[in-house]
Amino acid sequence: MDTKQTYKSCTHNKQVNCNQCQLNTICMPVSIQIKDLDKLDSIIQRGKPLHKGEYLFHVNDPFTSVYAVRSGALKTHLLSENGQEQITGFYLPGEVLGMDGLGNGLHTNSVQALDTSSVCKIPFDQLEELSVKLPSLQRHFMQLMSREITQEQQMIGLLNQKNAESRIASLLLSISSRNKRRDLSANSFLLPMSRKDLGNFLGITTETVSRIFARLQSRGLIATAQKEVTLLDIEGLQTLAKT
Amino acid sequence: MDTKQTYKSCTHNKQVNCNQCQLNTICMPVSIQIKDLDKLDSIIQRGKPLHKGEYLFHVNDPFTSVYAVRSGALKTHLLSENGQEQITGFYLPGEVLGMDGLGNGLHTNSVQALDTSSVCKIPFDQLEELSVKLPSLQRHFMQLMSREITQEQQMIGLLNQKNAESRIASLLLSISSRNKRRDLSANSFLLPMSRKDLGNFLGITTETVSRIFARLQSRGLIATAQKEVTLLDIEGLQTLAKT
DNA sequence: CGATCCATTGAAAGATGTCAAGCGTAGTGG
DNA sequence: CCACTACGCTTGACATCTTTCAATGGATCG
Repeated sequence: MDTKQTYKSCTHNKQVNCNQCQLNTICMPVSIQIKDLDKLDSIIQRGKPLHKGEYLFHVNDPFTSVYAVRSGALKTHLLSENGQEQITGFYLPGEVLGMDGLGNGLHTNSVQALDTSSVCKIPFDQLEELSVKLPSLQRHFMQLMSREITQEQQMIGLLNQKNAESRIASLLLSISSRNKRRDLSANSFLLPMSRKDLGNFLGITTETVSRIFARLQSRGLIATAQKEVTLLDIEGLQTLAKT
Repeated sequence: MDTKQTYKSCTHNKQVNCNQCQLNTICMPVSIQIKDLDKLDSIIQRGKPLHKGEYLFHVNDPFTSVYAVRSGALKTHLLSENGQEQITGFYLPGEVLGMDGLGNGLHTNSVQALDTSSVCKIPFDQLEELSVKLPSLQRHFMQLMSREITQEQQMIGLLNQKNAESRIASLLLSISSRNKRRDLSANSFLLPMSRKDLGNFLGITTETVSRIFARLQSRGLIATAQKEVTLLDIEGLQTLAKT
């Protein structure tokens, strides 16, 4: 059984616990001992999967929990002042979201499934309690938040300094490396989001996204077939991404 | 003695502790009791002021502490992949920075004084220790990080959806409201950063910054004299900021 | 099978960037 | 104290990129 298979079976088994989950080295710290992982496991709630388009929570919902993505993909988005939707992130399996609500007790984002997705719900008050007993858990959780900050700062850099072409290249490489981390193919994958979402996130219009995809394809850097993308020249893309 | 004066005297007195600090309701939670504030105070280190251009820490420096700005102003910046400086934030008195290093133990930003500035250094290991005894402190610290995430998401929205004019308007209003929080004038203030830094942060060139300032001035929305900015029509600016 | 949404492509317009020159200000050293 | 220099800021003309508007084709889902 290859890792992909293992992962797939994990997807549909709601009962799998943290110890057995293929993703635990991503979403939870290596530093947590197995017996501690059991404790963590005991507070985690696993609900039924979200269907495409369904919401995990909405802006201004009271913050109660953080969530680890188990399968599928989700987008977080908020309404900016002018009433436009602004996508703030895409979340793939093993990644943790929901920390936005901790600031003032209300979520600042809405979270919507891009595809059928399942998540582990981790009630924050219990996590906090457990953190007192497990200092490494507290540290890990803060590290997750810190990395989120760093990621978003890099996003700001991307938006400020890169043209549309290198934004797309960067995003494709980001998805690629996140897939690799999960032992999936780094070269060929399904983009979970629409061109529109992609453009919204990267700050360019759908039309431009489309044109860039066509351009990259004509140059032999990628191949596309609807949602499927194959990276044909990763080095070339990396060069592009560095504008 | 007006608040501005009080604040100014605070600036030059290195000995002032958290209890006496005019900024403690900003950088520290209201929820911390006075006696607890004493404990926090005891771990805080106060160094000599940084001069303009000096660094508080550099990218890849080991993470040891977080810092509360006491006076002056600082910018955080990182080198993006293409080797360009990217400013990721401006920090004014009462604001806390340095959480970027928590993720993997190394700072992902450099921090540089925009003007003579003093900061309180809060060693993180001691803060963590203290957090175990003071759950409200731990919670507050996570809230600071969460708000940082939210702020940066809003920044992403700004960069994605707003033109140069409303970016500038948004930044001016942001500085204004942060001044107000410190009981300084919300209408008239000195911009601590250069046009170049401002443009770098907002993702526009110095020339465009200059042109927009001229345009806003000709429309009677602001008045400028070098670093000094007066907001003449805050409502007008707010309308602009909403694209 | 139709309806709807999503994606693609073209042509024109608009915004910002680039290049270049000139001006003001602040700081330096005589 | 003044003059000089360096740097930051401003302004103009032009180039470039992306958006906007519009039309068409294709996929998906009831």
